[in-house]
Amino acid sequence: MPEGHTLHRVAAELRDRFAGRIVTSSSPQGQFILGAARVDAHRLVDVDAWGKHVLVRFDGVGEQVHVHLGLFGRWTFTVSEDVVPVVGEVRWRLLSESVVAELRGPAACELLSPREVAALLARLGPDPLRDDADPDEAWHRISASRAPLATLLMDQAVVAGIGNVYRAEVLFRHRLQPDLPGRELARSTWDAIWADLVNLMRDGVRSGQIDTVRPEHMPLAMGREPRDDAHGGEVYVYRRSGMPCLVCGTIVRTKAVAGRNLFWCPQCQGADRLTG
DNA sequence: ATCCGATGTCAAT
DNA sequence: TTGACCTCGGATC
Repeated sequence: MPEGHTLHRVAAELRDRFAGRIVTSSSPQGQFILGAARVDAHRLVDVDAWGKHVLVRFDGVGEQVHVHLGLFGRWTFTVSEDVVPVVGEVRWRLLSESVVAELRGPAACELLSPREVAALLARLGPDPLRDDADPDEAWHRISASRAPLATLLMDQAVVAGIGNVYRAEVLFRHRLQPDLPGRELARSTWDAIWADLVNLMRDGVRSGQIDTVRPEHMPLAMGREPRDDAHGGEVYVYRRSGMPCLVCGTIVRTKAVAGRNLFWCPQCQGADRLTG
């Protein structure tokens, strides 16, 4: 679930349902008792997503609530008519009239002072989902780095919001060797990658899933129809190790890069230097 | 009933 | 590079 598109979606839903309203705030699970109490009975002003981080502002409260889902966290929204099974522990619950938002399993749910918010934002690279993002900032880091693209793309200080799926898929879509050093990337290729990320991630916000296989790329020769993967939309390589590449039929490979499983097609993505 | 992996990140080594 | 942390659901016994 949680790459940048998920969090922008969450921010939009929180904004739509709660902005401008007085909310009841609590921490049933207990780990956010003080923070939840601090904003309880205040008016929720607005919600912002920056990469994978969500910040919630309240009227008359100097701090903002910072939420990061990590790998496991999730938000659920329910209205009073909904019948929803009780699952797990709720770190933070927001209630306004008939709407309830519940946060479970986040890596972070905390109050941040304005100074801390500024520090958080300062260490994030441009977010393809924000209109104010400047892809040049990412380019400066990439073009100065010997690190492999597959590592750079996962670095939130380079580009904020990319996760393991977008990383693998965007490398495939641009036929790039995952271990190509950043400094060897052509500027024109970076521009194309950025433009692609903007489109793919906006699409992800719209649909709520990551879907990177476009009809014009579907190889008719494979005789396959697009189908939903267990983890969401149709993808070229993510979690498809051992299966034939949708474009050329070569077996998709996997290897841990930057602590996560990277998936790539050794044929489509250039000379196979990533053999380890 | 139990195991294991997961669209994440940080600190410690 | 590894371990720790957050939690759930699907696979496996």
